[in-house]
Amino acid sequence: MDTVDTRVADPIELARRNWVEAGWGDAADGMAFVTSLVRAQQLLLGRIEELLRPHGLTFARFEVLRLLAFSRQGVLPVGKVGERLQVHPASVTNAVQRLEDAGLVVRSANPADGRSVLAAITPAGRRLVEACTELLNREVFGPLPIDPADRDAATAALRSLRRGLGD
Amino acid sequence: MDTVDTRVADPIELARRNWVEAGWGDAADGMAFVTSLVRAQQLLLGRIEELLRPHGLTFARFEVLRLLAFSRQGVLPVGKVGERLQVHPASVTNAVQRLEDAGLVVRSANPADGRSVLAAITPAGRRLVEACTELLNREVFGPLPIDPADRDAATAALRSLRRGLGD
DNA sequence: CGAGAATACTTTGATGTCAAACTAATGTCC
DNA sequence: GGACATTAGTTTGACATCAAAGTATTCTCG
Repeated sequence: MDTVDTRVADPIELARRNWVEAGWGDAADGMAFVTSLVRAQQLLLGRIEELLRPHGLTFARFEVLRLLAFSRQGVLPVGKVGERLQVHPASVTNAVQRLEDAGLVVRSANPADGRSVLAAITPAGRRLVEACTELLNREVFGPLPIDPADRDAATAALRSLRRGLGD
Repeated sequence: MDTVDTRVADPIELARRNWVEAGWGDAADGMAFVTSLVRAQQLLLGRIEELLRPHGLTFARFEVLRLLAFSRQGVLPVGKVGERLQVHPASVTNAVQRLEDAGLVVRSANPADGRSVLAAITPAGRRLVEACTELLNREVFGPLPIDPADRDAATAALRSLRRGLGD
């Protein structure tokens, strides 16, 4: 029997079918792609947050710490942080504030520009971010359940997509 | 000249280099992939929300309306909604509450199960979701700036990734 | 040099998400 | 049949994000 197996179960495939049946065939694959992206991101971020939570970090704060740890002096204007991580200034303020409360970062006025605020990672911040980076590498980034060739092809495709979206 | 062009500018490529230089080469491509995913999702969702905002919808609420409109009677238990959209029950409660406040949905007790709550799309809800779907198809899902073959390959890769992550 | 524009953040308010606790109704099992 | 587990939602609290408004500082020009 070559019947079409109807045990779809995948909500995204179901949605795609609905799109086609509604006469939106020309947008169905785009919708399926976007939905897949959203869902995969959700799963990965969920896993990451779950791993970081016991360490008192969120992914947003981890990224800030990670960026500071990579920077030459462990210090950056918070504006630069937002720029590099591509997040809203208000989000940076929020993250840095909480990191400072946790003693992982220290803020200070930028002597070179009175409008600017510098964020500096503390020794405790460095220790924590190193441990968390290794944790994420070991548990998430390294063993991603995807074929490496597919992964890299997707990364490339996403890069051009990002460009096309004005990134 | 076959010099390696250093005008990277892409924050993700910068991060990948940092990863490799730190000795995490085995996780660098996974990190780059995850980061690309997160960023692309962010850009797409941002564009979608921007388009829906004038209509008083968010993507979360749009998805609920869309699902109800596709359902046989335009009615579903809110639990089913969360299951199909794969969102937390609390998020469904929140979305349905706001949709109801906007007159796009009506809630009622499920006669078949006293614990369950039914959400039904209203005529106004149908009109709005049709208009918004066509808007998103025309502005986002249809003209996605990505090669169709790459897009579909990525969708397939993401699907297996989702499975591998327990979706 | 002084007014107005631009820049760098912070604050506030609205939204969304998830975890955990709580309520109510249904099921299961001696 | 009644105690206990399970299921369906809601509520509450902690966080994150973005838009918009507010504050302070620096830049630009006539």
